[in-house]
Amino acid sequence: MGDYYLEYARIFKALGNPKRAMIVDMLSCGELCACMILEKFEMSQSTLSHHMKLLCECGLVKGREQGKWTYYSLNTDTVSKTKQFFCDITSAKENCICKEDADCCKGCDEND
Amino acid sequence: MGDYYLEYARIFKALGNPKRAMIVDMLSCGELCACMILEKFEMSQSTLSHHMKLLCECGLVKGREQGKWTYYSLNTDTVSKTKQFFCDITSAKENCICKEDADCCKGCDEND
DNA sequence: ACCTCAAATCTATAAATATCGATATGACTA
DNA sequence: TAGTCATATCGATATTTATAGATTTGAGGT
Repeated sequence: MGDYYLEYARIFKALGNPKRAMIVDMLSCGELCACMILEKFEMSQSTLSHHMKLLCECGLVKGREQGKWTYYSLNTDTVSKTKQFFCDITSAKENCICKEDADCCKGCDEND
Repeated sequence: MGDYYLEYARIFKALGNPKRAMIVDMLSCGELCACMILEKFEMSQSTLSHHMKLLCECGLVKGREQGKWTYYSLNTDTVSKTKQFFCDITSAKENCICKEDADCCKGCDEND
């Protein structure tokens, strides 16, 4: 399958938790201190740290350490790339698998 | 937290598996019979059925039954809506949480 | 009616994930 | 340098997910 889908899947998996999706949305207009994010959730500090780690590992979020605090912000390159996934799946492709014939049900298309 | 992020998270969770992300991509230029999809993966029929159920339940994919076969296709409304999530997080918002002050680290911003 | 076959559902299990308390790390501060 | 505080990591546990084999369902064909 290659790494192509794995890379996207990692990003989507990170967004596949409502709290993490909300965190990403919170970061949409600028960077935030971890403590600011923590204030908005009923969540332990260690749990937040775990979520932020996942968001950073998939490339969606960047962490910037400054003294005692860590500031998080979106990685706009990754956001753009991920948005592109949805553009790609709404446009027809060359060599698409849908143009092949399945062995299992030859003539499926003619049944309509 | 409301259902807003939960709804998106369900979609992202569905895409958060490389095989499901690939299936969605396969459906990008038209509908496919389940057997056609199955041919492309090393996966049991029951596992594929499980994946398709998740993709349908979150609204990304529609199933159309015709005789013995089931044809799957993308739900373009959901795809568009999800793409919008990425547009939203790349534009500043009114009343954004980033404009509030955190109690925990007053004066964070002035440290730069 | 019976058989065949595609797909869904059921059951079980191994792997992954979410969560938290406790502890460690590392930066500032008195 | 001892203490405080923000964050990360560790260890444990409950929940969720991926997967496959077995069974069921339902539509066509003979």
